[in-house]
Amino acid sequence: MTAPKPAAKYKRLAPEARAAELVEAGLRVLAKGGITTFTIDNICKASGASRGLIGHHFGGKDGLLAACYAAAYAPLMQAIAKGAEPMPLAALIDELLSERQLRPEGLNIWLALWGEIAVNPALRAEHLRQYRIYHATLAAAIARQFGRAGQDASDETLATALIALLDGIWLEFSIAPEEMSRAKARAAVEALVQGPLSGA
Amino acid sequence: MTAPKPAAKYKRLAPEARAAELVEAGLRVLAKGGITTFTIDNICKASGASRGLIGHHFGGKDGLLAACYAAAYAPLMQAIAKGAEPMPLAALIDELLSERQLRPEGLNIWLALWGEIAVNPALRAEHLRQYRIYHATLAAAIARQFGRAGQDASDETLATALIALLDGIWLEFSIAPEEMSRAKARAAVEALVQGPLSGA
DNA sequence: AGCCATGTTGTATGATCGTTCAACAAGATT
DNA sequence: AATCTTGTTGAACGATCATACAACATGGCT
Repeated sequence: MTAPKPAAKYKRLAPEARAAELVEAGLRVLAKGGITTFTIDNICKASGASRGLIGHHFGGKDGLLAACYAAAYAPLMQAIAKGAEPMPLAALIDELLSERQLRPEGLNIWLALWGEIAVNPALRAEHLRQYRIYHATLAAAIARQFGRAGQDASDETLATALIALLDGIWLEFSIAPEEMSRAKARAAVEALVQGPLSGA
Repeated sequence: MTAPKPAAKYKRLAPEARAAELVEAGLRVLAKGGITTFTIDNICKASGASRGLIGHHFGGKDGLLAACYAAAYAPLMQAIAKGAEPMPLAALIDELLSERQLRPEGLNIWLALWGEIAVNPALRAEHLRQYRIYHATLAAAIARQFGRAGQDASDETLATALIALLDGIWLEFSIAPEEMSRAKARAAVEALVQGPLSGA
C-alpha cells in the first residue's frame, strides 16, 4: 500500500497566470451571454475559481471588465502588427477579414462591450487609447498605398470610414448572420477602398 | 371657503397610453445608462409610475424590452417610408445621415440593444423582422438607381454593405465621437455607393 | 349618488448581486 | 521538516434585483 495522495484542494498560480485565466473566463461569459451575464458568480464558475479572486486580483468587477476589454483588442492588434515592416493595405484588409477575426465568439464580445463603452467613462478611455493605434495603423497603410510618406487628412477620413465599415460588418455577422458573409464583407470593403484608391 | 380638491393620487391612463409612456421611459434609461441600468426600479422612476405597472402591461421586463426594441426602430422606419412613392437612393441616404438619425441619445439605444440581440432569441426574432423591411427598402432603391425593376443579387449585396457601413458610422458616433462627423460619414457613404453606382 | 370594471399602488418575497474578510493551504525557502 | 509568504477559499453581509398580489382608487356608467 502506497501512501494516499494529499489531493491538493486547489492549484496555486502566479498572479499573472491567475489574472489571465480570469480574463479568459470573463471573455467566455461575455461571448456567451452578453454584459448582463457578466457577474462574479458566472465568471468564477466559468473559471473554476472561487469568488474572492476577482476582488483580490482586479480590485472588483470593474477592474476585470477593463482588463477584458484590453484583452478583446489583442487579436486585432496582433493582426495589424504582424511582421516587422508595415503591412500593405491589401494584406491588412485580408487579415481583418480573415476567419480568425470573424469568429462569432469574438464578435459577440465586441457587441457586449460597445454598449458599455458608450456609458462607462473608464472603458471609454481604454477604448480611445487602443482605437488611436488602430486608426493610425490603417491611415498609414492607406497613405503608403498612395505613395505618400505622411498621412493626409483624406487618409484619416478613409481610415475612419474603413473602421466604421469593418465594425458594421462585424455587427451584422453577430446579429444578422443570415445576411452577411465573408464574400459580402469583402465586396463591401473593396467597393469602399477601390473607389478612392484606384482614382489616385 | 370652496371645497378642498380631492387631489387625485394618480392619473389613470388607457392601456396603450400607459404602455407608450413606459416604453419611452425604458428608451430613456437605455440611452442614459445602457442595458445594465435597464431595471424595473430605474424605468419606473424615469416614468413616474409604480413598480407593478411593467408586469401588468408587458408581463415582465423582457416584454418591455421587446417593445422598446420595436420602438427604437420607429424613427428609422419612418425615415425610409417618408412620402407616398418610393424615395430615390440619394434622398434615402440624406435622410439616414440627417441630424435626426444621428442624435447621440438614439444611437446609444442601438448600442445597448445590439449586445442583447446577439444573445437573446426573442429580441433577435424581432430584429430580423424589422431588418428585412429595412434591407428590402434599400435594395429596391439601389435597383431603381440602376434603372432596374427588380432587385439583383448585387443590389442585395450592396444594400447589406450600406447597412453595415451605416451601423458602423452610428457606432463610431457613439463610442468615438471625436473621430466621426457628419462630413466623414457622408464621404464614407459616397465612396461606398458611388463606386458601384457610377460604374453602372 | 351609488356602483363597477379595471388601472394603479406598494409591500412582501426569494433570488441574486458585489464586496469583504478571517481562516486556510500550497509551495518556495531554509 | 519546520517556517513563512501569499494565493485561495467560501461564508456572511447589505444592497438590489424581478415578480406576485392583495388592497386601493379612478373615472365611466347607470
